[in-house]
Amino acid sequence: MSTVAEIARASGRGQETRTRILDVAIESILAKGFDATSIEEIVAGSGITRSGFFYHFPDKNALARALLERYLEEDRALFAGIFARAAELSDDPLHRFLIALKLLAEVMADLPNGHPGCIVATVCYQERLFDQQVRDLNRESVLAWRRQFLAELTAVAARYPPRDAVDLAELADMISAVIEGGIILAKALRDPLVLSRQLMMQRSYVRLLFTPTS
Amino acid sequence: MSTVAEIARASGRGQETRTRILDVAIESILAKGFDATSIEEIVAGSGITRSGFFYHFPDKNALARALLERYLEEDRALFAGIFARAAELSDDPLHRFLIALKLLAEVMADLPNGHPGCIVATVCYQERLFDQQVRDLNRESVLAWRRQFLAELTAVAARYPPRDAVDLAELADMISAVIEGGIILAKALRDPLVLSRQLMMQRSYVRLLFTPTS
DNA sequence: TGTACATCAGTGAACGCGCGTTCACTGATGTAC
DNA sequence: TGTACATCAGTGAACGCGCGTTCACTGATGTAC
Repeated sequence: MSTVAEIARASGRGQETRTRILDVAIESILAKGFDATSIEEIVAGSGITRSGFFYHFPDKNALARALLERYLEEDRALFAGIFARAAELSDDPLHRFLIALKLLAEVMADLPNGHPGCIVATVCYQERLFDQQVRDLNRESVLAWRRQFLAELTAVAARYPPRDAVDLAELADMISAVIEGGIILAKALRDPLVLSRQLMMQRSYVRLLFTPTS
Repeated sequence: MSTVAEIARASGRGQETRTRILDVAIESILAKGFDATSIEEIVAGSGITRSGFFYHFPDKNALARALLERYLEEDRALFAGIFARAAELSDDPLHRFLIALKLLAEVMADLPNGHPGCIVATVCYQERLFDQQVRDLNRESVLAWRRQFLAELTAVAARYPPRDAVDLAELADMISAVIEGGIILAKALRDPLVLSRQLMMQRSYVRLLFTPTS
């Protein structure tokens, strides 16, 4: 797959412009929606012309696809980093999970203007604007979160029998749900800290669920 | 406030048309976003002309305001109905709350095509499109949910001391967060039942949190 | 080392289309005397 | 009961504007011989 041309491309001036386009686009799309974000304003913010945009993307839907792909990878890296750090701090799977949730809450609390929003939610609430490929990528994002959380939770449940008969995949999804919901509440209430507080509530549930009755 | 003219208006042909406009608009806005939903398609679906729309609403933002106001009221009525029904079924505040969450999960599971989406989330993810009045209404919606859940949870906590030091307002918000997040996951995964399952997870947390260790 | 050619990363002008909004108007219904 | 007038619930045509996309083009950089 990585031909000489592609490697040259991936490190050249073109790639920088492409990244700038994605950065400008995502900020506007999360605040106004996909349709209301015009190519004109994206290129104005990126320092190129309208036709420069079409050199990088065949059409507007391709931009959405690129945005999702980048987000999917960044997100995976964020969670992987947090679980790796948590693994350094404890050998116990439950403690590790609780540490990870705390770290995640701290990351979310440290975002200067609050969480800017999640592309997955944006795609869900404008799904008719996107082609099947984008919708499939969106689904894949949520399944990736599930896999990541489920792997950790399986280790927890293996050592600590849960005090309630819950499906671990649904519990894994609940982390995603609380994050998505927390972002919305934080935005609506204009209180960025709501998100990290909700993550700490989720942490309380995981702790109660797996901590043995002494 | 209710003059003769207003009463006549509220029951006449105009009110019917207005309701039809709101019905058509919300469906499209939840699936495509506010900007991508054109007045042309709204009036086509409502059986009137473009200028007929402007007889009912001074501009497009007024439509958003009307949509939010209606949603706010419908939502309040739904929750009030569920808590009233739960109160018929049990005298105990904890059991009542658990019954209410179960009833809510059932309502969500019975929606034929899954939950169509929440306007509050739509406004959050397109906030730059709306005026201050709409954004304030959006905030008010979330605060209304908080008040409703908090009133019930306060009664629960008064009888059953929580097993973890949680802020009851944050726990009330968690119900909203899980609903909002559950809607997003259900949409992304194209599995309508995800929402009701997430509500049952939330129910499990409330139960664990308040049930005394026997 | 010099020259020819190819590729990269764009530019600038033009396109047709659909958008939100305005405005002068109209038929049906309701109200006053 | 009849007539005049007001209000309700719209219609139809027109407006200027910004949108996504296309296309022929161009200067700078890279590669082959």
